[in-house]
Amino acid sequence: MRANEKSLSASMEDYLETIWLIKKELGVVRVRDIAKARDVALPSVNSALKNLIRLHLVKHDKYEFVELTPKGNQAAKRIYDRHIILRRFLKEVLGVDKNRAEEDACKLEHALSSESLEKLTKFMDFIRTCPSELKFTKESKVSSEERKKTS
Amino acid sequence: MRANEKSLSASMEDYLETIWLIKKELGVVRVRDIAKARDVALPSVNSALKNLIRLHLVKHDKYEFVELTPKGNQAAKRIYDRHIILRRFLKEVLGVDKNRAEEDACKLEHALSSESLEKLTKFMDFIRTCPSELKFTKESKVSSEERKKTS
DNA sequence: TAACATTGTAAGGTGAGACTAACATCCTGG
DNA sequence: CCAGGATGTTAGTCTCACCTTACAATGTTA
Repeated sequence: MRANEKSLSASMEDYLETIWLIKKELGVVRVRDIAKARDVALPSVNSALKNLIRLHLVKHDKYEFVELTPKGNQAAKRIYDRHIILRRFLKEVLGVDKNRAEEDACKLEHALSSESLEKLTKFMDFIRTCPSELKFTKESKVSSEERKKTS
Repeated sequence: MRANEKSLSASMEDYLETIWLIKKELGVVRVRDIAKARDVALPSVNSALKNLIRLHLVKHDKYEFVELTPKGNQAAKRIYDRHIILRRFLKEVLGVDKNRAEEDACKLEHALSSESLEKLTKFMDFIRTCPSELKFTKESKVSSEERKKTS
């Protein structure tokens, strides 16, 4: 049952997540919005949708808005939560630059097992409850002074 | 110059890392060893090698041992170091199971920017210098009692 | 030294996920 | 209503990273 979700490729996970975000922000989801958000050509979205439809994760009638099924919605939300935790970890604990944290979270979110995610989530809760001892982020930010651009 | 390295696919990074490990463990590297280590067919290794040769990362004459070039050696080492840090983080900080940590590190190592890696490395040093406050790993292990299998 | 197993290579195919070019539909202004 | 731009779809191609099948080289041993 739950195996369906595990078999989602990184690309398909990204599409799901994107659709979820657009739905949240704009209320409706058009093919063009997905293409723009993911910076791919329109036909790429089309074939991705075929995939997701086959997996019963989205609904889409020709020339209509894209909709997430309840199952798709749940899967997308889970991926997004994962993204948020990772981004927070990178930013708040490691002190990684905002944009870089966003970028890395995008890639990492597909590579982390749910066990590790669970542990990371607990770790983030732990950090929140006793932040006083964690001066690390500050130290890290100091070190960023001597960072040089990768031209 | 440094762009070469960035453009390596996850797959090619894995091959490089594998070659490096075999070299370290066995002294010499045969096509068959690589195939076995990565659990792929022999011809897959062959075409991967063509790629890496084109990128001047390995040397390989027909029917001979595979060798890393200095550049390839450096790249491989860097990937492996990244692997080690991630595995340590997962195991020592998050308290993730040994095997799972190994598995996740394999995937994550391709997704982390060098900035984030650098920060993570510093974080791990930080942890090492003041481990007394970090009881998290223990707590996490306690919480694993109530973990349920995803059947 | 000839037969055989082991190891390596070549040729060609598959599926995912992207692309372009061309066509279809929708919508809005004149 | 119909012309044209915006949007969506189809068809076909490309690359990557894998595969299988078949062939080639190597090297041991009878």
